[in-house]
Amino acid sequence: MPDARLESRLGGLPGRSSATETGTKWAAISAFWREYPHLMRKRALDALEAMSSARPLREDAPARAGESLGSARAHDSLLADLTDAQREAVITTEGPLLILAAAGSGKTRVITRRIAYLLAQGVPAWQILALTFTNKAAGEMRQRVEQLLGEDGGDAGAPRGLTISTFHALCARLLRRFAPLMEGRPGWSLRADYSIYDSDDQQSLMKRVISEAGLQTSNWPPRTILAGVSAAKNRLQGPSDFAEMAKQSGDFFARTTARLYESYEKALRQANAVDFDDLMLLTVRLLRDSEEARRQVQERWRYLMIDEYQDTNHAQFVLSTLLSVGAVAPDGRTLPPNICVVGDPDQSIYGWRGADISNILEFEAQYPGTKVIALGQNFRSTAPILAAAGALIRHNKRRKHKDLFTKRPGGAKPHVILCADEHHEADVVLGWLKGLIAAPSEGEPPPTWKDMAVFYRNNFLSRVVEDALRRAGIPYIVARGTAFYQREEVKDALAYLRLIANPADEVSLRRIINKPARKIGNSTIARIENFAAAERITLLEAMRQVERAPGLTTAAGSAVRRFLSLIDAWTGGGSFLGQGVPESLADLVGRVLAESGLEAHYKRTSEISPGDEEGSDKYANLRELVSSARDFEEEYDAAADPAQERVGADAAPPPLLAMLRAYLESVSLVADADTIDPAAGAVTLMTLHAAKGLEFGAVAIVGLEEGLLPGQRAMEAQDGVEEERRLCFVGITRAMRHLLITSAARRTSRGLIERTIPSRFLDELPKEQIEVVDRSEEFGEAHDELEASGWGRSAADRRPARRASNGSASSGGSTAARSTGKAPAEAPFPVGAKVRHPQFGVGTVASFQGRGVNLRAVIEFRDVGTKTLVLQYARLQQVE
DNA sequence: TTGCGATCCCTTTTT
DNA sequence: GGGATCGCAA
Repeated sequence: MPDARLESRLGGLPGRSSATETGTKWAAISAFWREYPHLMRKRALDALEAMSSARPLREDAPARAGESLGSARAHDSLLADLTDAQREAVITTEGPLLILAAAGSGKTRVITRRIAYLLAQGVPAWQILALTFTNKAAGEMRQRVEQLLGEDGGDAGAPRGLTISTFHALCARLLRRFAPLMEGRPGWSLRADYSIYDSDDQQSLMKRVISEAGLQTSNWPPRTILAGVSAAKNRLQGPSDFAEMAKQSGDFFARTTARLYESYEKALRQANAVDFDDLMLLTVRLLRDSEEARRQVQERWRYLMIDEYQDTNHAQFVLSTLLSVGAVAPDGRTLPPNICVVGDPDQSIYGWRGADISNILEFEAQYPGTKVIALGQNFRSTAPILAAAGALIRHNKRRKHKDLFTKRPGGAKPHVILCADEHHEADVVLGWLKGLIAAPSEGEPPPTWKDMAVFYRNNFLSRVVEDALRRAGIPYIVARGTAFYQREEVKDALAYLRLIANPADEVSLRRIINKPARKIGNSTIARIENFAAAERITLLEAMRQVERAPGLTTAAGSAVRRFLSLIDAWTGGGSFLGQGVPESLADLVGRVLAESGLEAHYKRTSEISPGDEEGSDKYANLRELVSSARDFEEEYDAAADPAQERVGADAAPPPLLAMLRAYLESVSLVADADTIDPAAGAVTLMTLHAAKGLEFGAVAIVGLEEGLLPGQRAMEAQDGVEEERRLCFVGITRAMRHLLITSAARRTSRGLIERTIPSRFLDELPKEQIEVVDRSEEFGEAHDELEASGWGRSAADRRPARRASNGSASSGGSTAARSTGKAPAEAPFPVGAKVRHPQFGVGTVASFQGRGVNLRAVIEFRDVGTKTLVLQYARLQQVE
């Protein structure tokens, strides 16, 4: 420990954040404790006292910080190459611990060492629970722990019983295991064979719910409703709580959402399915309501660690309180829980998804006696890059101030290049990447493609960059949208499997009932549906009684029966026993693919359009699914399957069915981010969100423009810009040695060329630490010509005055999103004008909103009421 | 019932 | 520019 400099221990309580938010948070917490007094721990005073005695209160507790240092050789190697602060974080094993781990401060290293240290202290592996947000993070953590243990000459390989899992996977397991305990409770209808719906499934379900409620999906977009539902679930609000809230606010939209939430929930339960948010919400309910489940969970896990704590939402916060109950000391006192959270408020970028940054800002207040350790030394980036990141993030108001620092001198200045348009921008990025390869800096390892990444705010920005890279023959991978298990053909196959595992799963049934086409068309389905509704039976059950359904032709009836016999052949009529039933999972998957006709269907479509790479991939993907099932089968350990440890009275499911359920669960919880593979020999393209937790030698961030970064919607939300700034900060701090930031003066969006305003974040970078080059005039002529040739409107119409392009004014200027009583200059007609819409008829223009291509008119139609229309699309005609 | 083409509407970020 | 939906023809 050569460096005596202490960077740890931010003393005292965090600066007060907004008083109201703190207030509601506390109200929620105290209401929670009031409701569940049996969970009540000895509160602040007791806890503080216990902490201040600063020695183990339990016989078997590991020694506290410092006392046993150096006593065991294993510890030396675990602690050797750590800073003082890092070491402190590793050896503080007891009580609540908050580790503020700045970007690049060796967070993962600390967590994995801490787990290894706990094990070395003799803590049984099964008492340790580490939670992450992605499978990838969990996998890496496990791997690195195994590595550490291997090096130490201990038993190599995974310590049995150590739980490192994502929140979602943990909840899925707990629900599957403990669902039988909840059977028969009012309002609980989930069985252990439930399906997990991803966002596609959610949407198709919500679509149906909306139309069954007699509403138009055009007026009530499923996405928007689902966002409201998701937010409610993240706050642990059920349909009735939400309805109550909506009633009080008197908001029509909220009231309708509440109604749809209730029906959606009913439909989910009918399908014996849960969505992602339910996993958390229902687990909280389970642990609150079932004493038995709670006892088992709390007796097992004694050391809880949570990674990326700044991204937890309210449900996850409550879940963590339920999982982390302090042990009882020999003298009968309750000890503070051993909960260790790691995070960085400056990297909180999931507020829009319900992440509650106050969970980390107020951790100390929530857990009295918390020890706080700040890791501020950065081991990743060069000084100029850190300076840029630090200068940017200092513009955030709501923030615990802390500066990143590095001990390594030198490094190239980050480049900022202003480009003419997005094609120019892509060329600039391309040239920069090539330049790094061609002329590597001295004293650095020569960079390769895999050390480089391009980040952007929105997925659609990747296209132009992709095109440029492809043309230049540079290998690249896009970490994007469609993970393997989300692809159309794979989801089709999984839908068959899910139907087998959970016959109530209507979303899956509807997906594949006529795919590939087997003459069960919409009218047939509608008739069966009516029959099912009348008889109050599931869709599948209605199909089984198809001869009783009215109005069906014999041809339709036999098509339905053929479908059913297909399913029954795979499952042995549901028993999974007897002749002809597949013996292995891979066997089952293979037969489903072949006999359903899916395989032939996709093989055929790939032969029809052989030029289509996507098409021919689909068949290969289906084959790939079979081998994924085989892999799963080999690794599957029935004894370790939580669903196999029966806690209720039910008989165990047939082994194949149990394995199938476990398989489906595992594939449902795979996310896009998990597929990112920095080891591939290619430039990585990804969103800024996906970049969190990664690092690259060289990073380019494109599209630094108002409306893009910060994004339009974020700018309208409260504290939205601060989150966007953090997002930008995350991007910058991924870069180890080289950083390029670009913006384009013009950008084509929705087929229209638009002038842009450089992002305010560019102004916030430290001028003397970066190199700015303005190349936005290059190629200007060519594009002006193009621009002038296109559209019916005059050039002036399409050019909203560019506000102080370089400027100081960018912060104060009012963005024109608000509705105005006056018509903007580019509006084709004045307020009060009479217009005709092809569909809505005649109306009067009340006001305008937005500008440029987003210029919208609020029009009071004579017949259909008030509508807000985007002028560019509305095809309005002025009438005299 | 199926499949294709015209047409409408729109663009965050993801477990 | 593109994805989803709808209507129409076979």
